Amino acid sequence: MLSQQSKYAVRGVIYLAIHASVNRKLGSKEVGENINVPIPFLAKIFQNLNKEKLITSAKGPKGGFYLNKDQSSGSLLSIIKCIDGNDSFNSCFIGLPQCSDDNPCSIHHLAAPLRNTLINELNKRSIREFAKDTKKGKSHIF
Amino acid sequence: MLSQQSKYAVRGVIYLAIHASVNRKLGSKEVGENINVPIPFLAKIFQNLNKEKLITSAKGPKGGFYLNKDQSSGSLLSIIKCIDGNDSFNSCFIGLPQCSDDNPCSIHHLAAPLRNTLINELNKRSIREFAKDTKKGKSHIF
DNA sequence: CATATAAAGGATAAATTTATCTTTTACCTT
DNA sequence: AAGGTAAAAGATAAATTTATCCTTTATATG
Repeated sequence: MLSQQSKYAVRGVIYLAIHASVNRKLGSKEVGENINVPIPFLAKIFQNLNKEKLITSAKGPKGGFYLNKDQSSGSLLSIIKCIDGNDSFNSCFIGLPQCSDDNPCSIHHLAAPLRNTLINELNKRSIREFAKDTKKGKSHIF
Repeated sequence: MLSQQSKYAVRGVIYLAIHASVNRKLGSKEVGENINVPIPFLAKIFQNLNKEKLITSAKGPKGGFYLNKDQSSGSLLSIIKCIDGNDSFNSCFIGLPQCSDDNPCSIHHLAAPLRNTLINELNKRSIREFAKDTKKGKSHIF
């Protein structure tokens, strides 16, 4: 469903939401080590997320990555879409090029509603919300 | 979510359920051409499904593949599991090695129920049922 | 201003998945 | 039994995804 990259992205972003801020920017190294993600790979991912302004980066000493207020109000769906593309998530469960409510594949009516629920939830809940639960120890990202 | 292979497998098996029988075995060639799947790749997939007795094969003239009664009463989940492995479907949404109801990842409570619903449906409904809908023109596999 | 730090950018390598090809084996038909 | 048909098996190739490395650019700080 999600590529390895967007899995790493989701975890990395939640980590940033919890631990980073303007005054405490984090390097790919620190994040990667803490969530157990290959550091240069995570660096690339963060680079792409920054390009789309989904996270903030700063070069130089005391530089690193963090989420500003707007960004932590954003959705995990936008993170996933940024990495995997817009319709990776919408694409047919069994890979048909043409599959919709009107012209469904054999399992569309089964899979589509569930997928839509997931998309909606990942869209309407903020990164901050997910981070809060994780911070409270209700869930984890490593 | 599903690998390309199991997507092809699902479509191929439904095609067999609709069009093949003991008296009308179908070759990979005919199936592949009709559902638009690379023929030698589909042949490999069928070979594996046959090894696990999820479909039936016969060599020689008038040979080919089909589903016997038992097999068409089986589930799409067993097809998917045969190809992708047992827990490809159960694995954590964001790739954590340890993730369960007791020790959830940040989005487990969101994703797991939906995934479980899907698994249950793919498990309890027979291949024949899916095939029937497709045969009636209610859905398609190409 | 010099220096050290950390991200950006671009090239490359490794691993996995997808796809193909060739030879062997089985077996129906005549 | 001989010939042709179709799957099984195994090797190989192509494509994609995952991961790493090296050089350049920006910038805080002394």
